[in-house]
Amino acid sequence: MTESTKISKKVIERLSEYRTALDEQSAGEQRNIFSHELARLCGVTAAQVRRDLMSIGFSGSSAKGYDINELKQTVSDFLGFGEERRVVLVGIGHLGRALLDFFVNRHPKLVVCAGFDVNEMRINRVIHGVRCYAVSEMERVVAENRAQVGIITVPESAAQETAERLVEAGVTGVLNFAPVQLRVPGHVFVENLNISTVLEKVAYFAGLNADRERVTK
Amino acid sequence: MTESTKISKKVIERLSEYRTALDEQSAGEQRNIFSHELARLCGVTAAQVRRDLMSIGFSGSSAKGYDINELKQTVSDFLGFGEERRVVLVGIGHLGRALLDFFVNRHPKLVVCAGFDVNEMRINRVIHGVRCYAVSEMERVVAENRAQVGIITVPESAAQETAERLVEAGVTGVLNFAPVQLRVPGHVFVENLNISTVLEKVAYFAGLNADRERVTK
DNA sequence: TTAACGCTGTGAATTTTTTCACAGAAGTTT
DNA sequence: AAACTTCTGTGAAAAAATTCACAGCGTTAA
Repeated sequence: MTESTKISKKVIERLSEYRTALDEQSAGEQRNIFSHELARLCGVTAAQVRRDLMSIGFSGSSAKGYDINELKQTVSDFLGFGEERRVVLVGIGHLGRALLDFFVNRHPKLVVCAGFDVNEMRINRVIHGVRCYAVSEMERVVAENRAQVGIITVPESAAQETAERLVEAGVTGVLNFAPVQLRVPGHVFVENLNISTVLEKVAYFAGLNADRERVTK
Repeated sequence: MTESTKISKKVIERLSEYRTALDEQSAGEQRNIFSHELARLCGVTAAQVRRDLMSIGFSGSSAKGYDINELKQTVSDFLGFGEERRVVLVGIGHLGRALLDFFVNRHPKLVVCAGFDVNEMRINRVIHGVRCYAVSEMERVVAENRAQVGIITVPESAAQETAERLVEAGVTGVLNFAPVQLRVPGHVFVENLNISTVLEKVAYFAGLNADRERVTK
């Protein structure tokens, strides 16, 4: 960590997508990939791929493009997959369970190590392979597991308190599905993912497109 | 639709968030809101709020700020909530069901009108209030409902075909949870929401923050 | 009536992100 | 071994997004 010109959220997102795309490709026989090929796989431009890889100091060859394995390794290392990251999930409703199902054994380096809920029915059980606890045990379990990341899928009214307790217990990154703006200390990264907002956006542009179709037809 | 200087995705997202925030507030007695108040609720700057509202031609008063009801109405209209939008969901696995649960009766103007799956166990049932069909009926049901929006929660391998069939049936906006880049005609809006990518991003910044903490301590 | 206040609306400046465009590298063909 | 081709890496340009900063307005206070 000698000198790291800060990398933006957008670049991190795309790096993650490059890695995913390569993983999916990797069954193939191809050993190298050109910027425009990777770009097409991820729906971005070739220049963007080159610039992103440049920003993490990865180089290819002008004749063969990028070495796929090397690239996957470099991106993985950059994203911090050298060591396992521990994630906890608070709120084991439908969405929470879907996320558990989604992540468990899907990602080698992001392991969901515990779930929490207030509902008696959900605690002291193993759901999709993840042990679930009462929220009252949050501080202890999070700290014991040294979890850095928390996923919040509790109702809106409980989100702020949940965030505070997670942070108190040592979490430095939160993925928040509740439609509230969490107030957290400056050293904590929060990403809000409001599914309603996303769907409203899609609906908006779907509407525009439908209108345009109707007009041009 | 006389002259609409195109509004960006980002602005649409924020407008949606403003509306959500106001809905949550609206139980309160407050009739007006200042840009800095709304900004704080949504985690953006006051100037940003003002600029966004300017871009849809909404005006407030310098002394009282924005009229909450008027603003909600204007944003809703702008986002196209004048009439109900119909949404279908393809892939009724854990995530699909969670989304059904999430949307049904939550959003007055975005109504999920049908679900589709290949699994016999899931078809011809009503799940979270939504009727589920075999994918073979997709074209018919989508067209009959005039659904404009499709949510794809099928496995990656089926995503492209699903998208094509949705588009064929008349969908002009797709929310895609599968980690593939869908190829669709230009008049179709696609939003990819790769939950792994989002979590990897959070983990990355959580890691940075944790490191920083460790250093400064 | 006048002064003072705190806000909006918005040009202009700034910052961030993306794209352009091309020199130079590495291979291939003739 | 020279001419071609097609790529990468990257300054520089362009475009997009955000923030600054302030004139001017409506309100309240004196």
